[in-house]
Formats: sequence, C-alpha cells, structure tokens
Amino acid sequence: MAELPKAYTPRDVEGEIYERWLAADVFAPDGAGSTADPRLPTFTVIQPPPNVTGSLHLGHAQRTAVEDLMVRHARMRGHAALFLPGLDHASIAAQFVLDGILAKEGLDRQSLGRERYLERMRAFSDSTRHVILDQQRRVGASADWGRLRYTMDDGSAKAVRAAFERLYRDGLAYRTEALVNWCPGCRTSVSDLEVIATPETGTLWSIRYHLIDEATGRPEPDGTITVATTRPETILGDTGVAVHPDDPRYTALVGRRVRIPFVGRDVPIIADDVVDPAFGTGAVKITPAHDHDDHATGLRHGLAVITILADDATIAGTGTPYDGLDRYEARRRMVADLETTGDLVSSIPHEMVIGRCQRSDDVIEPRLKTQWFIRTQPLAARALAATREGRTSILPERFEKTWEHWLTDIRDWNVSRQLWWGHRIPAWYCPDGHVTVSAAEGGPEACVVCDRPAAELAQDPDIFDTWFSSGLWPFSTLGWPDATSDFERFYPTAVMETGYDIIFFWVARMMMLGLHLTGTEPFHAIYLSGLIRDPQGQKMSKTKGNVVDPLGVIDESGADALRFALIHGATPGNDQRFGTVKLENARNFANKLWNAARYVTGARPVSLAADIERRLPDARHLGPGERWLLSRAAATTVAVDAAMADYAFGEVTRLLYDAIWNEYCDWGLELAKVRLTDESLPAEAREATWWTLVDVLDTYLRLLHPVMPFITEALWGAIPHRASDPGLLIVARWPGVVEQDLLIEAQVGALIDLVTEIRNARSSARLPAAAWLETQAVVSPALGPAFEALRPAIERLARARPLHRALTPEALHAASRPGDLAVIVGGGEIEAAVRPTAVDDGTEALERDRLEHDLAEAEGWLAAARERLANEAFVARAPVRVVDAARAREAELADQVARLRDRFER
RNA sequence: GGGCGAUUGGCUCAGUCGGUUAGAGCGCACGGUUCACAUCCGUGAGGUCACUGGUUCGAAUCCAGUAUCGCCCACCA
Repeated sequence: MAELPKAYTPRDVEGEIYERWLAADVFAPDGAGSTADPRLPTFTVIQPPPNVTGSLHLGHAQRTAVEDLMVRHARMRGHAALFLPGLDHASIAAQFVLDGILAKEGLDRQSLGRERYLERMRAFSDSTRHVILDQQRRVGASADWGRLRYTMDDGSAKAVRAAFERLYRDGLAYRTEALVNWCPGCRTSVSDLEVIATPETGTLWSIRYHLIDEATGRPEPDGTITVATTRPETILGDTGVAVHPDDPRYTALVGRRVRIPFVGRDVPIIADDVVDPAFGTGAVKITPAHDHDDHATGLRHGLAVITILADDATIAGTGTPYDGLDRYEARRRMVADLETTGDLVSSIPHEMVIGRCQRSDDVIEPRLKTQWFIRTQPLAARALAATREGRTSILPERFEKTWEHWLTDIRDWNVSRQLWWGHRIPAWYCPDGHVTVSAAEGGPEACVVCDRPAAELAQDPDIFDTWFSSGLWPFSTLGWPDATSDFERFYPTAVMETGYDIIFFWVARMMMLGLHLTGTEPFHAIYLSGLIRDPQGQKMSKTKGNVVDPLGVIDESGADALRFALIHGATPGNDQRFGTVKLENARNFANKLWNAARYVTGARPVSLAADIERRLPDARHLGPGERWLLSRAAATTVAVDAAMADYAFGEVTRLLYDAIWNEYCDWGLELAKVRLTDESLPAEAREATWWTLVDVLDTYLRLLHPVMPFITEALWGAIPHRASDPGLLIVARWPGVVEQDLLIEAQVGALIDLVTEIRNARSSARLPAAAWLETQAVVSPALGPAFEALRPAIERLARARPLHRALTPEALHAASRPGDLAVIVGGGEIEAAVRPTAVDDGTEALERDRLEHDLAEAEGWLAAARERLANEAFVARAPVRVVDAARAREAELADQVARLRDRFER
C-alpha cells in the first residue's frame, strides 16, 4: 500500500506506471507477468500500423485508446491478449515527405538515383520510427513491443513474395496493358481508390471535324460534324467519332470518315449507344488511349489506340508543334488555332468532375501501361460470404451496405507502382518476354519457360501498392507464410479496429487476401471508428490550424483524461467533435476519483494495520448503506459487461462516471462517513463499513482500468490486497457478477429521496443552508429498520436534527404546525414535516407556492395516468406487466396527490 | 445519378427490444469556507425529440414522404 499524494498530478502518475508495467512484462500474452488462462481463447486486436514517418494525431490517440481498452479488458478476463504494434512504410506517402525534404536541399529523386534514394529513405525512416511508437506509449498502449513489426521488415517481405506468387499461380494476379490512373506529379499509376472525384467548372468546346469526300480522299470544306469535348488537347489522339445509332441527325453520316485536325488522320464515324444524343452536339470524339469510356468504345469498334502524353503529361509523339508542351498549354494553343481556322464553333462553361490524385492533387491522366493487376472478383466473393455468413461482423452494421456495394461492383486492383520505396514486384522477364514469378528470396534461378539463367532475366522495376503489404498485416505479422506458433495460436484474430475512411483501402483488402491466402477470415469483428473533428465540426487539418496535439493534452491533463474523453464520445462509425470542454470534464472526473480514493485510504479505522491484507466486509455488520453500495456495484458491473459486449465503450464511460461520482461519492462515501466517525459503534461495524468502501472502490477501479489505466493502477496500489491478487491491476481479474439486493436498493433509494426532498424544501423556502431543521417523519413499516440505521447519516446530509420518527400520520399531523415544510417521498413511503428553527411570513408564503406547484404537477401526472387506464383498448391489449405497472403508478400518484392536497389545504 | 448518416433543452451528445414523468456534461439561476475534492458541494429552471402522414392500446424509437446539413460511391464527352 502506497501513500497517495494530496494533489492529483497525472504526469507523475503516468510515467512511473508505464515503466512498472514494462518491468513486470505484462503486455506480452506469454510474458513473465502474464496471468492468462490457457483454457480461454486468445484475443488479438489488429490496429492499423501508423506510418513510419508519422506522428500522433487525435485520431491515432482515439484508436489506440479503443484498441487498448479492448485488449486490457480481454487481458483482465484472463485471455491471452495480444496487441501487436507495428509500422507501415507508407510507400507513396513517405516518398512524398522525403521528396519535400530533398527539395529543400536542392535535390530530387531522379538526380539521386534509385539506390541512393532508398538509402536516404531508410536513414530517414530509421530516424522517425521511434516518434510514433513513443507517443503510443504515452497514450498507454499495452502493446507487446517484443512483437513489433514493420511492413518493410524481412518477415513482411517474405509474406509479400509468397502472397504474390500464390496469387499468380492461382490465376489471380496478371500482367496486362490497360488504361491506368496516372498521376503526372507522382509519376506513378494509382488505384481507383486514390483518384478523388473533384467537381470543377470547365469548358465544353464544340469543334467542327470535316467529312472526307471518299471520291477525292480530301476533307469537304462544308461537310462537317461538330463534336463536343472538355479536353481539346486529346484531339491529337482521336481515332473515331461516335453518334447514337438512333439519332436522325447523324444516321446518314455513320460509316463515313472525318479528318482529325492538326494530325491529319482520317477516322470513322461509328454508331454506339453510349452516346447521349441530348448532350452537347450528340457527337463524341473518341480518344481510346486517354479516356476510360472511349477506351471501351474503341475496343468495341476496333479503333486504333494512340498515346499522345508522356509520363509528365506533356504532349509527345504526335509530330505536331504541340509536342513537348504541357497538356494545358497545348490545349490553350490548340483552341486558339481552331478558332483561327474557324472550326471552333462554341465554348461554354461546363460543370464537370475531374479526377485528382489523393496524394498530390494533380489531375489524373488515364494512360495505357503494362501493369500487374489483382483479379478481385473471386476474392471479393469470399469476403462477401464471410460477412453474410456472420463469420466476420461489421460495426456499426450499417457499413455492411457500403461493404456489399463496393465488393459487388469491384474492379481489378492495379498493384504496380512506378515508385521506389516499397516491395519490388517479384516478377522477372526474360529477353523473349517470358514471365517468371518467384517467392524465393534471391529470385528465380532460371526462366520458367525457356530455362534461361537468372543472369539473363530482368526484374520488374515496379513496386507494390503500399496497401498490398498492409493487406497481409493480420497474418504476415504472426509469421505467415510459415506455420509459426504465433500464427497457429493467434490467427484468426478477434477484432480489427480502424477508421471507416480506410474500409476499402485496407479492411476489404485484408479480408480478400486473408481469406484466399490463409483460408480463414482474418478477424471476427470489424470495429469502425469515426473521425475526430474540432468543436465546430470541421475536420482537423494543419492548414486550418485547428489541430489538437494529443501530446500537449497528455502533458497538461493526462493520458487518462484524454482517453476517457475520446472514448466517452466514441460511437462506432460516428464522427465526434472534440474540444477542451470534454477534456476538462474528464480531468475533473479523474480528480474526483483520486480524491475519493484518497479519502478511503485515509479513513482506515485505527483498529486495522496500515499494511493489512484485504478482507471481505463482515456480513453481520453491514448496514443498509453498505449493502446498497455493494448492490449498486454489482448492478454497475452487469451494465458495464453488457456495454462491453456491445462494443458500446462510450456507454461504459457514462456508466462508470455515474456510478463513481453520483453513487459512490455523493451517497456511498457520505453515508459511510457518519458510521466511520461514530465512536458509539463497535469497531467491527466501522471496519465493515471501511472494507465495503475498499471493496466497491476496488470493483470500480477494475472496471475503469481499460479506460483510464494509469490512475486506476496508481490508486489500486494504495488499497489493501489479497495475497492472491497479482501485484498490478493490469493483470488483476475483471469483477465477477454478484447478485443485486433490490430490496435494499429500493429502501435506501427512498431515504436518499428523503434527503433530496428536505434539501429541496429548504432551498425553495430560502432557508439558510447552515440552518438545522427539526423534522418529523412518518416512515412506512418496511422502511423502519433502514431508516433507524441511517438516521444519523440522514440527519447530517439533510441537516435536519433531531429527526423524529412519528409512528402514524395522525401523530405527525397532530405535531406539525403552520409554517412546517411538507415533504413526501415517492408514493408516500415517507412523509415528513420539516420545521425551520425560525419561521417568518416569507417562509410560509414560499412554502405554499412550492406545495401548490408540486400539487399541480402531481395532479397533471395523475390525470395522464388515469386517462391512459381509462382507455379500454390499452387495458385489453397491452401486456399485463405494463398494465399492472400503470395501475401501480396511478395508485402511487393518487396517494401523493392526496397527501399534498391535505397539506396544502391545512 | 445512386447509397448512407444526422436532425433530441442555449451548446455537445446518450437514449439497447416501441412501454412509468426522455437522460447526462457544459452553460445558466440561486445558495454554500462541514475535517476526499472549489478540478468542489447543494437546489432549480430549461425539451410539442426537424416536419407531414401512417402502423400500434401506446412512437424520440417502426414505416412512407418532405426539408436542411454531412459523408461515401459513380465512365456522360
């Protein structure tokens, strides 16, 4: 038992506690300090590995808090609980950061070259990796640091190679030339998910193309067809013009040819029902190499595919003066040139949607490239089956619809990236173009087709999309593809927690890859967190300057307050606004708990030694207050268990806040104080009271530990323990369920109401707070013993002394005088007359006002209750239970009204 | 264009399966130097649960529609 400092200073508490946990080796499910029960299933939480170059923001903090809460809860329940920490190399994001740093040094990727660039990246990431890990520790993450993994470590590399080889062998990875999303800024292709549809106002140009006179082979000066386009520069790649087959304006032109401006190419006019006759001119230029729609149309009609853009999105290879110009400069000049020739018919503003790069914000250019793809439909089917069959559940449920929709309409996943930082694609090509995919660490020994030696093979220069390696995370971190003991023991995992914003990027990919590669769903539950927003509901961003630094918060208010506040507002899938108000509330709660514990430890009866071993309170000496506290703790335990089972972590914090502040502190401690200081009681009784306070505090500290691990650990260290308890709360057992005592709860509840009503009467009558009030009370016979036992406490809390007990209402009425304040509890279990020591006229008037108000209110409720019961349909059709409750309510209200009226009319 | 969500006292949010008088924190009003806590204690005011219609004995809760706000998905040049 440690002495508690008077003031709660989270900083002092938290640093020291984390070190103690580490020293005790309790984070690892198989660590020296583990108390896991081998008969229980393991419990593993998957967290999204943060970027190796990143630092903690509030979103991380919330997720870490939620993940840690689940792990701590499971650990206390005896499961071998694994919170596996990790880092992600974040290919494109990390390159973006490093490129920024290089730019300040006047360097760039290209001038460094691949090898030197990667060296820089390794050095850079080595220098930043500790940052976010340290920050997670500050939040209190009870992660098994010995199992720390990184998506660029050898294990991940092996998993990546094995996964790709397997997918290739199974026909689920293929290489083909296709139109991909090309980011000219990042100089790489990106997946469909990384293209952000951005509404913009562009221009719709109408341009005349001249028909070819087939007799002469020359364009007709007056025979034209007008096409509408938002991208005139792609004229250079046009290989057709399309119209709707049923469009009477153009029926005669289908099959004819037109000459493309600038390039002098003659292309056919085709009919295809993708064309909307109502849009633009009803005639569309077709550029198969630079537009997804046109590509498909071109394929249907056998049109040529002509690429006109280089990797940096300059015009290239068209043999026109526009070669070498950026696409937008080329566009500007071409429009001007068309105007000169008289073939520009019109230009009007046009609302459109532009695809931009998620990372660099550049306009994405569809480009033809030979790349690796993952065939997703068969994989998606298995992922859908897993959720439909309930092997994996999604929280909140509504995201199942989003999930269904995306996985049903899924398109193949382009996994090649023309970047350097990441896993190189394990595919080799021989001079004859044969493809060899190999998972071997050193690559293949020879071409699988023609047996040429490795020396003659060239490895694909591309790397994988960073999400490919993250998609293997739940099993690559446990040793897959090897059948390690960790993989056997902890896979599949229990819960995967992440933000709903990466459900497709990450969650869906883990499910698809996990199901195919391991044969099992990688997790049984998907818990989707919401986003943290500022108090105005805005997204937090550096540019807006509304970012809250969690480390600053921890320094000031403590990790416990931060965790409590974040978890308090966490409803799965819902964003939360977060600001100082919530934080203050959480900090105040921590302070309250600290002081309550300080009171309890300081109130130990002198008959008990300071280092005494924990005892159960002696049942023979329990008073109503003690029994009430024990019963309420049992009720709270049941409620917390239910909320935990529902992943309703916000509800857990609310339940514990109420139980600790409004029950334990406000009433439990206040009732106990009287007994603890009552020298007339036997020592055994005072000891029983104290042991009750200790017992209930112990229960609440355990229940609260997953939310506020530091302060609960510190306080738990200050109360007596059993010899069988472990040394630290983090590995102590979660409270078991104890039966409630509903009778005592009702009785003490009525006495609490009596105190509240007397206080109310005092306040309404504007009597001085310090004045003692003489009070007479009639108490229902059932309440008698509890009333007598708690009388001293009620006197003190209500400041009513002496508190007489009249045996009958008649006696009470006979004794009461004008000016007495009337107090009626509930349905009349208690009726009391409160007498101010000095009555003046004002008091009496105020009391009449209060009575009148109460009477009117009670009469209103009574009328409503009677109306309800007067409804025959209600009595006939509602369940008996509900009708009985309504009748009881009516009787109670009738009694209350009668008593109030009696008082009022007297 | 499709889909999803939100709308509850001044503010931020709970509200499980439809069932007593819809809860909390902050804020507000009034009152408090009682030996755990002023980061506190006590009392109180404040809500036609966005709107309309329906189902039901009974609706904040279920259904349909409307409005406002937000998000996701989407190849109309």
